[in-house]
Amino acid sequence: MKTNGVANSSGEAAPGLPRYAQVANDLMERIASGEYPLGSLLPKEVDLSAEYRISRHTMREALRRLDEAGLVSRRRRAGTEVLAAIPAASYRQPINSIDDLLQYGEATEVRVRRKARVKCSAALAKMLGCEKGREWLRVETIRTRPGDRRPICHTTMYLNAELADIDARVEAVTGPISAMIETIYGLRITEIEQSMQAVSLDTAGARRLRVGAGSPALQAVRRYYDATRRLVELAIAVHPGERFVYVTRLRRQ
Amino acid sequence: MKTNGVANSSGEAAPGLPRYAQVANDLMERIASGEYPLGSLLPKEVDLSAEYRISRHTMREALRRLDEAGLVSRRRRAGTEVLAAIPAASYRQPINSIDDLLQYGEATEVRVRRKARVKCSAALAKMLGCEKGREWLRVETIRTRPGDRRPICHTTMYLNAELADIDARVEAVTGPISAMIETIYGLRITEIEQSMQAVSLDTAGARRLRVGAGSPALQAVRRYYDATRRLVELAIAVHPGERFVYVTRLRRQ
DNA sequence: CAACCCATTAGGTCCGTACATATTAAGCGC
DNA sequence: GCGCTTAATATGTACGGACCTAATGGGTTG
Repeated sequence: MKTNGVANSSGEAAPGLPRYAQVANDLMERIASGEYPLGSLLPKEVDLSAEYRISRHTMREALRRLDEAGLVSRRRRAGTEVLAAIPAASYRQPINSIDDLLQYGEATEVRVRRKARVKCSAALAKMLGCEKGREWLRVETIRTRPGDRRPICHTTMYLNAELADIDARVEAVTGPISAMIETIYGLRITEIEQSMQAVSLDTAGARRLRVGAGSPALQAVRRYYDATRRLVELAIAVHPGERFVYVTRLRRQ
Repeated sequence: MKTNGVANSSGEAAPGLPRYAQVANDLMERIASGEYPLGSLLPKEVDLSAEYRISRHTMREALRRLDEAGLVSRRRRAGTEVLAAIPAASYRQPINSIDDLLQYGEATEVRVRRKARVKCSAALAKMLGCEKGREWLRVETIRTRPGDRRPICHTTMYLNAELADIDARVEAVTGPISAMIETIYGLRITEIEQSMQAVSLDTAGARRLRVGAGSPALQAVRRYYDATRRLVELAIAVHPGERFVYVTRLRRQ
């Protein structure tokens, strides 16, 4: 019950660590051990700080750690609830912008190749999750690296045709279309789903990317959703296998 | 210079917000406006808290917010450096385990196909980042879905041959090899780098995956590093294009 | 001029207190 | 018992002070 002088319950403390970190670690062990089961409430801050003989301030710093680790959730008056027993060894891929997702180095050039309003066929309607016959704006772009005429990407995008002036705006865009839509139309994209697959290029696709027919390509289908899970944009990007590598770097938290 | 009574520099404050949040927002605006350019240092905590007429404690809470938003970095004695001008609208892909990275549904079966100790050729040494002639354990596995004999993945792994008993252990493994290495040998993998590319299968590769020669495939090269950036494991996974889709789901934070 | 030492500095860690506020639980009238 | 009001309560916000420690930058020495 932690009535001993300065040391915490786990015998001797890690000497170098700050007090709040020691307490946080000790609490994590106690949670992992089952002393505070999932869904139960931790003692209140005042009691815990008394138990560990530290100020409430320091205890809050320790609890903040548990909170950040996702082990507990804290609500005013309600108390500190145990959410998980072990700090899920989670890796994290920091994606700070749409650019990190698309991964076209710094300087690439985009050119709009084709642009047309299309009415959904049955197949397209299924892909876009809308009813058949609904109108969308289809835009095709080619992306190249400066000084190299061979494209690194051919993208087919489907945009909501009801957005005012959208036809003209896509021409003027330099950065990602999704970012433009957010700022111009005041939408907020909250979720992106990307599925990647290796495909074999047909004759037309191969010619667009300037590679031999049947060449392997990386096809990325990206769906952009707003807060209400409405599809804002669909993009199908096709990258020649030999000129594009998709790199993910994960760091353990 | 913020000599006015209680309000902050942006005229009137957001009334409902706590003081530290108001100050954090104000600082964000000042950074965005260019008052504190990228790479410059913010005034020290004591000065800032005097400027805003708040305690250092409250100012630290505000600065903590900027830190969490990735706008500044704080180092002892060095000061608070401006890292970014705008709070990058960051998306996040929660990857909670190696399984999330590999993405083989729940139930897949692994079979070790070949296993051999190999000495690095020049090409392999470069790939593994070691000197030529160094010994590694090469393991090849085939992964299938139950009830379907056609493989969804062929993996070639290179493991440190000096790990005791490693040859026998890889046979017994059911889950990811990297997780086994962590628990058995007490290593801690802190970083994983994955690069994906579309390739065309050669005759041997096609036969292994039971598809036609020249078929497109998704090749994922994964490098597992420990805290000292030492390569622990290298895995080359090849997925048939038609039987494997790699899905990434990003949620705005 | 490099290597080393050392005082300074600015963030990091703690302490103690007080009041605010969201939420729950108790109390009350109908 | 139901709905409302009200009091109790645990976390949130904010103040103030004190000391610690890692970096830094400058000065000294070889």
